[in-house]
Amino acid sequence: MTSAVPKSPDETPLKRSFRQQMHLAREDAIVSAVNRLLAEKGFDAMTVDEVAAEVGIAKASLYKHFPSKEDLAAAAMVRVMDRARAFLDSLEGRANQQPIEQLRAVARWTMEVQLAGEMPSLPSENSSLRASLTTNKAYVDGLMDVSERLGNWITLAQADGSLNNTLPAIAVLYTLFARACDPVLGFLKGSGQYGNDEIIDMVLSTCFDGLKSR
Amino acid sequence: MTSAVPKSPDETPLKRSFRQQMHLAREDAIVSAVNRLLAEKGFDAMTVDEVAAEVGIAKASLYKHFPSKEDLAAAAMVRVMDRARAFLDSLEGRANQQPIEQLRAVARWTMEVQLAGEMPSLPSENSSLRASLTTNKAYVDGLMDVSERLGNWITLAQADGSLNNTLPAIAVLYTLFARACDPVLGFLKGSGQYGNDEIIDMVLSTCFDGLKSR
DNA sequence: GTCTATACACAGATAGAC
DNA sequence: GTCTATCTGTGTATAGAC
Repeated sequence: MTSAVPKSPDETPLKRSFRQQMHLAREDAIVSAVNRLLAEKGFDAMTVDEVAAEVGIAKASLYKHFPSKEDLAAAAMVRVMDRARAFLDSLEGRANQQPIEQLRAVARWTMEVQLAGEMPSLPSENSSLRASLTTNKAYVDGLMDVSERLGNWITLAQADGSLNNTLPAIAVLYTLFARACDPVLGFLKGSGQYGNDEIIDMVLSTCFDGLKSR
Repeated sequence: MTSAVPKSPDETPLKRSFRQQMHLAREDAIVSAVNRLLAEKGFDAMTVDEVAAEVGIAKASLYKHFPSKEDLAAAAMVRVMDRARAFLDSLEGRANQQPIEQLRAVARWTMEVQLAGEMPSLPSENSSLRASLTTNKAYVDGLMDVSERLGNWITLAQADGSLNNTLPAIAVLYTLFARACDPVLGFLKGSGQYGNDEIIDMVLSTCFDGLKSR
């Protein structure tokens, strides 16, 4: 997590940069493993030993990079949040899209991530991890950014009449967030009757069109 | 969990029945505590020590009633399943109800239970508890019964045109089940802006009517 | 069946050599 | 920074007296 200035003559800037890259690459591998395990079994069931084994380093080495298990999980959450923001960037790059379609695209993306086994799942409620996350500036800032950008689209979609405007914007926002951990995806996948695209289309339909006939 | 036939003359049937009632009452208190803790913090975070403390007995005594932590959780799951079946009984007692309204009533009930802090939450996926539950006949039978009865209403509602009939029945079923652990309820509750009835109405609306305008 | 005390296992975190 | 080895706490489960 920290780097010192080169002290000896033979430590050229190039060499130092190389070491930094190795360091970042390793941390990236760690976060990837954490992300995968967090998606697979959740925070409580994930053990630091597993993470170390999957990365292929000793547990003590992990603790040189991240001071606690909570920080490991937080790093994974920050990274998925960054991925979400990058996706929002790409969406905003497309011209002439209806706000409701942007929201639909975001919901689809979160489900694709979950079905790919890359959506880290948090403990439902009060937990040591929750407390740790709320004091993590990178995470909170990312969450705020995503919420604001989605909030804008929600407001626009309610103004143009495509989105139910009797619903508070915050309820819509939370409903979209909840798709990221919707157990229906896993249930349908477990039934073995449908492919990923079919599953996502069904859940998107129930989410935006509702269970009742149109 | 087991009872022997009275062996001595002074153990009258009345006395034995009294002891049995005490036994059942204690087990009921245990299951209640497990149910509450399971709803509050989930299976992994719940400890057997907490359960014993809440019931007011020693941990070893707990293990005389239930052989493992998994069995404790299973008992709570069976009981909530029985409550659900009793609710379905009461619904079927009402005459002239539209199938879609019956389904809506079931969804409302599950949300009320969750907001009351009485809905035990299972570990998301592969877990020791899942394996234990699938071998628990009382639980599996209850789940089957509930699924079949809901399936009937779903079929009826799709036939009378009130429920979207382009959706597989199993997708509707899973969507309704998922409302029992929908995190949106907790999110909205945490915002402090809405009462329980408002929250349930909002989530019911998004579930049946969808996010899009009607 | 209830208790106290304890065995056993495992997970998070650290010490200290290299 | 990486390793091996270890400390420490905690949680499930059990032994054995009453």
